[in-house]
Amino acid sequence: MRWSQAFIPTLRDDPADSEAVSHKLLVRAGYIRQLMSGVYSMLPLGQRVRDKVMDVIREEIDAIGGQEFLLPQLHPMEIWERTGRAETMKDIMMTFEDIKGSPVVLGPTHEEIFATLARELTSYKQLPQLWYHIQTKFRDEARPKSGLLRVREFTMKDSYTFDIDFDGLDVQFDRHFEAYTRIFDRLGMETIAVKASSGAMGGKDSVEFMAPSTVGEDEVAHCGACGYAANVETASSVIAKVVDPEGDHDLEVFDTPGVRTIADLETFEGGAPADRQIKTLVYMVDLEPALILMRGDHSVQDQKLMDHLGSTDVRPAQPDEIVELLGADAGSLGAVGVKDVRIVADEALRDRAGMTTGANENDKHMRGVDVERDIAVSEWGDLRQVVAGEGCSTCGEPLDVFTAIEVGHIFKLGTFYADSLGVTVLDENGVTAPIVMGSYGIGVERNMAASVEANHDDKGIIWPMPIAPYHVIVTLVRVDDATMEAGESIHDELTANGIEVLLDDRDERPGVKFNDAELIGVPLRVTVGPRGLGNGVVELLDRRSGESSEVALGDVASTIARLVAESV
RNA sequence: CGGGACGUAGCGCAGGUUGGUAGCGCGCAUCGUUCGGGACGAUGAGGUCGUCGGUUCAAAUCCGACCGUCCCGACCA
Repeated sequence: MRWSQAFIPTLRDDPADSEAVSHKLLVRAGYIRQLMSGVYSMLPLGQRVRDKVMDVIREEIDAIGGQEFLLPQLHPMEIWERTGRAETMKDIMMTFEDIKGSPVVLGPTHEEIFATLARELTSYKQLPQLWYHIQTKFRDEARPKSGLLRVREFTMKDSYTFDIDFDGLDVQFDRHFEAYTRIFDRLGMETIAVKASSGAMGGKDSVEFMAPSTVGEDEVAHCGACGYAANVETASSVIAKVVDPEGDHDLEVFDTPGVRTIADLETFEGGAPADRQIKTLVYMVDLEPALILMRGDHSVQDQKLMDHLGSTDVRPAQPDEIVELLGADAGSLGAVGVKDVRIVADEALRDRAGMTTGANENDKHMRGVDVERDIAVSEWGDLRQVVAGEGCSTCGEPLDVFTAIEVGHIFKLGTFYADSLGVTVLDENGVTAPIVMGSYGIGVERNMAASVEANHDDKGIIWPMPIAPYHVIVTLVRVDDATMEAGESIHDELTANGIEVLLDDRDERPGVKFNDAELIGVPLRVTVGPRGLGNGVVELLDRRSGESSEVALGDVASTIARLVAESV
C-alpha cells in the first residue's frame, strides 16, 4: 500500500475529548473516529488490526475444536422473555418495534440464540460441541468511556460449549482457559486470570482475564508469592486481630456534638480509633431495610454483600429511610438494641468488645459495646473490601491490589439455559438429560485498545507483530527517482514474500514521515535514502527497541521475512 | 440517573464579563526555496459561532429551553 493513496488521517494534537492513552493514540494515528457516544468507525488501519485480532482468536478457538457460526443481530424479544433476561438486562438492551409492531432486540449477547439452535441436539452421542461466532453486540451502556474500552456497539467472539455432564464442561472450560492464555499472549498482553463473582448468571465457576492498566475499571487482588488472584468483588484476605481491652465493659452513651464520621470520632476527646469503632450502614435489600456492620476502618464490598445476601436488589438507604428506621441521621447510627431488623455483621467484628458506635440519636455515641452481647446479629459474612498490603488468604504474604481491564471472561453456565429453553438430549440410558453449557467471551475492539494500553511509548503505538496493520513500513527519505525505484523494488519483493508493506511515498519532510511511522506503530521500518543507497544499504529499525542496523539491499527481503516469521 | 465541564473552520484553541464587519496555531491548495527527525516565504480556500426561542436598532457575546460530548459517581453476565 502506498501511503500517498491511503486514508490515514494522523493528527498532531491529542483529541480534546479523550483521556485514556489508547483512545488518544488510536484517534491521533488514524485508526478510529467517533460517530456518537460509545460508537466508533473503524478506519482502514483500525479495520486491519481488528481483522487480525479476530484472526488470532479464530485460530486459537478453531485449534480447540470450535465450529464457527454467524448468528443474527436482530432477535425477537420473545426469546429473551423465555429466559427472564428481558427483565434482568432491560437497562442495557437496545430495542425497537418492527413494521408489524413486534418487539425486536439488538442482540447484547447470544446465549439464548445458540441455546435455541442446540435444541436440535438429540443424543449424548453428538456431544461435546463447541460453537462460536464473532458478531456485533449492542449494549446501551449508561456511560461509555475511554474510547474503545467501553462502548455501546462492539464485536465479540463468544463461544458456547454443550456437554452431557459437568466433567465435560470442566474439560471445555480448561481448554478455553488455555486458548485464551495463548490469545492474550499473541495480542501482546500480560494477563492475570482471576476468580470473579458469578453474578446473575447463576453459574458455578467464572474466570476473568485481567490486563493490568491504570484505565482499567476492575480491581484485582493479587499475591505475588503464591499466585492467588481474585477480583476485589470476591477477594478475601487475612488481617491482624485487634486486641480489645480486657475486663467488663459497661454500655455508656456520651455526647459527641458535631461528630458525623469515623474520622471525627477518632480525634474526638473520649472517642476511639477507627479499628475500635463499629460502622453501621443501612441498606435496602429486596425493599426491606437491613443493617450492615463493619469495622470502622473497613469498607463494605457491594458485590460481596450481594453475593452473601443472595440478592441483586441491594442499595444504600435514602436519608429519610434511615431516619424512619433508626431515628437518627447517618453519622450517629448503631445496632445496639435494634430489633426485628436483619443485621449482617462482617467477620472482622467477631468477639470484639468495648467498641464504640452510634447511639441512634444525633450527636450521641455509645461506648463499651460487646458485639455478641449487645447486638442481635442475624448473620455473619465476609463483606470487607480487600486493601493492598493485607495478608493473602492462601499464603499470608502481602497482597497487591491494582486496576485492570477485563479482556476476557469464561463461565461455567451449567443448566440454566437448558432448563429455561428446554435444551436436552437422551443420555446413554435413554433418559432425558439437560445439556450443560459454558460461555466464553472476548471483546475484539476492547482487546485492540487494551493492547495499545500495554504497547506504546511517548511517540505512539508499538503493535505486537501478530496484530500490526502492516508488518513493515518502507520510508522514503526523498521521493526522487532513484529512491522511489529502490523503495518500490523492496516493497514488491517483500510483498511477494507475503509481507504486508506500507510504502511511505509521500512528498513530506523526513521528520514528518518518521514521526507518523512511529505514531501508527508499525513494528519494523525500512528507511531508504540517497545516503544509504550510495553504499547499497538501507536502514532497518525496530520500533520497540529503537535499535537500527544497516542491511544490504539484496538481503532486505530475507531479513525481514525472517523477523516477521519469528514474531507473528 | 446525580454532580461537574465543555460545544466557535478538518484538528487544537482565543474572543464572551463591557452586544456593533469572527480571530490564532496546525492542517489544506498554488508557487518558489528547502529536504536523514514535525522547514521557510508568498498567495489563497474554508465558519448556519450546537439547535430553537426570547431581549435588543443590533446577539458568538445577555436570558430561557432543548440537543450533544467528555470527566467523577451510580449502574453494568
